[in-house]
Amino acid sequence: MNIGEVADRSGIPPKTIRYYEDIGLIRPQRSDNGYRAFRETDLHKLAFLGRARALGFSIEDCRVLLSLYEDETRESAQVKAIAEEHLSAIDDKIAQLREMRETLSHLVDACHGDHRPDCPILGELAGATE
Amino acid sequence: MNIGEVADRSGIPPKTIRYYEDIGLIRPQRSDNGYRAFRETDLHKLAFLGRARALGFSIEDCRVLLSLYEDETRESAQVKAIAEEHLSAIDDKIAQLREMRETLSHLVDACHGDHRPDCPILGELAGATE
DNA sequence: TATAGGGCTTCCAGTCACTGGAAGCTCAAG
DNA sequence: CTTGAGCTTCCAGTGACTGGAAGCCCTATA
Repeated sequence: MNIGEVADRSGIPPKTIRYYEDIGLIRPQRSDNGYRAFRETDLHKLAFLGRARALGFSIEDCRVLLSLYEDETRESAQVKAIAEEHLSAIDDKIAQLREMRETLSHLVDACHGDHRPDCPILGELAGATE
Repeated sequence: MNIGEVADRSGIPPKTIRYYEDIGLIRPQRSDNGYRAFRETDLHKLAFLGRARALGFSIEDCRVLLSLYEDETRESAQVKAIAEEHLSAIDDKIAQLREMRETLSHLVDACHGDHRPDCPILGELAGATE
């Protein structure tokens, strides 16, 4: 398989696939003409990476997850630990975004949004609250 | 005021303040010795930037917000539009994170997390779902 | 057989918002 | 006069790609 077909079948753009090879996540073979020659296992790995990235795992997490996936002697506790850590990071991010959302939505509601210059959003940013 | 004092009083690190000058968000004067000489208005702007960034506004949003703040003829509708767009971007991000969270927490719950190798998290990443 | 096109290759640069570090100047205290 | 903190500039790195340029390869058609 050439990179185009793999990109279509995995949903990962060619640029990203080359990048993943650069950083050592996959190691496709090469044809005589210099083209990357992907096997089914490469495609499988890329799909794995796509799903892991879609769940928000970092590239470094993905690297470890892939190696665990290929390691017959892994312990599921190792996988779970990574996932739990990531889950708590997601929770932190959600909490932070919710706080922003809260403040911002109050300000947006308070702003009449017309042709006049006075604006509680700018007021808050300028430090009106204290 | 030198940069250290401004950093302390605004809560923004010196490196970041220099960066903000680099990209034209602030324009502190210079003393004869080459040190940046900050006035109260510079401090004020930096505090403004700090609050805007804490609400998640991008640097480019901040640039526009600052210019609106300094523009006596602004219309509050302009500010509100920026804030509303940002709010909806935050909502999108929250929704995306919640989806990740949902999937991931189910998987974490399903994983027994012991010494055995079989793991539904890896199973899902490998494409077991369909 | 020439050529046109699309796909493939590498390499460099840019994104966003900083952050770290090195080399060197300035200033106040002892 | 030295020490050390604080300031300066400049360069490089972060994460995870993404865009673009220059150039090779392959296939199909005229």
